[in-house]
Amino acid sequence: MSTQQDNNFQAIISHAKEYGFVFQSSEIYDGLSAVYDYGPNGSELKKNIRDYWWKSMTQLHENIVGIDAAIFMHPTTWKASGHVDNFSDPMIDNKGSKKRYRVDNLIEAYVESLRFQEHEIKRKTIEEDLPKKGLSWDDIGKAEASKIYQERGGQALIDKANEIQKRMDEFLAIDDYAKLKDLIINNKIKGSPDDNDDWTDIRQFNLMFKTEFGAVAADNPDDNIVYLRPETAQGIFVNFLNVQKTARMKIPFGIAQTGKAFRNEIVARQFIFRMREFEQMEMQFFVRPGTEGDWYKYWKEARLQWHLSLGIDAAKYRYHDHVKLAHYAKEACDIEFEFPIGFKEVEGIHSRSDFDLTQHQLYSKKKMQYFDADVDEATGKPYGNYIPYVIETSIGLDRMFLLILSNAYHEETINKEDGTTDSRVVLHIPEKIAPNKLAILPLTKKDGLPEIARELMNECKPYFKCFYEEKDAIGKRYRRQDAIGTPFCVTIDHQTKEDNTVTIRYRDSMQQERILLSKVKDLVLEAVM
RNA sequence: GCGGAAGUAGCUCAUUUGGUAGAGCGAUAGCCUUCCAAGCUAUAGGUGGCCAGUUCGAGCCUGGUCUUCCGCUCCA
Repeated sequence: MSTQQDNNFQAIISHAKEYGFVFQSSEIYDGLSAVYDYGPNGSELKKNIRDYWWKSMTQLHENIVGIDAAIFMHPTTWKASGHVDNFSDPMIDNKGSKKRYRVDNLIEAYVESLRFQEHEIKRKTIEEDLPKKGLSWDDIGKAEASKIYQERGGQALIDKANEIQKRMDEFLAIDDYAKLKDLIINNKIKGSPDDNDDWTDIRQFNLMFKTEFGAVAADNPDDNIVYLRPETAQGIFVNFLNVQKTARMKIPFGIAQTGKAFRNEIVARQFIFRMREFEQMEMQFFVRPGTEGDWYKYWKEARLQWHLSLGIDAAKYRYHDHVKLAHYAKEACDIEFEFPIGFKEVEGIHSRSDFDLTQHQLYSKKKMQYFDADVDEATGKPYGNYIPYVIETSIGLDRMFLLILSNAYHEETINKEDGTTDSRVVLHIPEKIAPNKLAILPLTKKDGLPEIARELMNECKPYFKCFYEEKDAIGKRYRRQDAIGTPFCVTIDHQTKEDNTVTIRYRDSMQQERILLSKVKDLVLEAVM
């Protein structure tokens, strides 16, 4: 990353805070790491991005419907999806060597070493000590061997090994990390010669946040645990048949959803790019097996077109096809954008096969299949029952927000008429999603100008978000609107009273022209729809 | 998680070896009535990230802690 890019990213973060787009969560308490709040302008922009996506999915595609699933889901959901098993290993760090170990691996390695020592004693006793005394295993040597073995501590070693193994299994089963740590310290267990006796506490690096569900404690504490969903997709999969039946959907069809997801990242940085609480915009598209390749191509192209429909430079986008695929995926790619911190993933398109629905069928013991009445030309019969294949498009709303902000942010130098230069900071946010569409500015506070401005305000505000301001010099007000990305400013001046015209000033070009007061609403409406 | 750097008003920064914090911009109110920010007046805003320690006395020294940034690690 170059210094230039560094500075630019810093400038964007500062700008986002200064103009009420993004604040750090709980800032007055020193903040909460990798959690952010959206301010007045930020929440508008975020909502507009979400709406634009939602409309493109559920309004412009007749075969896509939306749902809004709960964040809490039955714990078995995450066993079926594989999220429980994959990321639940307790870890510990040695402060001396700076090495990190899985606790079970560390202790097991020690137990193994004890057993190896015991084995060596046994071997030496039989192969070396007995022959020295002229004895062999098959005669009276047995008793003598047993004696030597005991003296050398063989039995003690094997007892110790078994004891540690037993206690580790016991503590792991109940997640008693304090006792596991004691086990490591008391036995002076080391993973490498560089380790010392100074260990961190044991932590479970599970990406899922846990919480307790219900007021009554179950016999097994695990029964009360629920997770904050680490992805929204499973809410769609478990509702697959509900949606298909009630909305009478026929394959191919999609289910769209936006919502919060939570991941307890070990390291979460880079502003809102990687957060512990974030929002996804997802669509799962259900298709007949065998057609997934074509649909994957379709959505890969369609999703890039959505990005480009916002008028963002195509050169800043690229695909990144996955070479190493997840176990369930047939094909996968990312749509990457050139952020100030380099090309990064903003959206993923995955061909997920029937993995998820099959898993849920397995765990829930409920059929997850669809009856396809369309006739297969090859056989002359309906396709019949099958578990559909799934193409997923998944975009991070917060990343899209950052994308818009990074793409929009410009520090511009302006050549003034008198030959001097000036500068401005402007957000070239696409009109469709700008927080405010129109700023209405009476040139002065007097002479009846505010009254005319208020009338225009009342006319426009049912249709799109407007901003009204009469304080400060007009140039200063223009700059403030530039800084929050308002595409249009209208100024009411004394001439307005004479001929009902106003000055409209365009954010991107800084050009201004006079138009009829009565045309303002339609002009803005046309641009932002 | 590890290593490095940083944290003083909303923002950018001062306060030269320890002696109870200051400016510019911004904000608010008023004046001016102005078509591309930085005219005039006034006001508000800081237990110096937080907690301890050393000291007669700490923004400054020491330790811890929180947060941010950079590099690594981890994760997808």
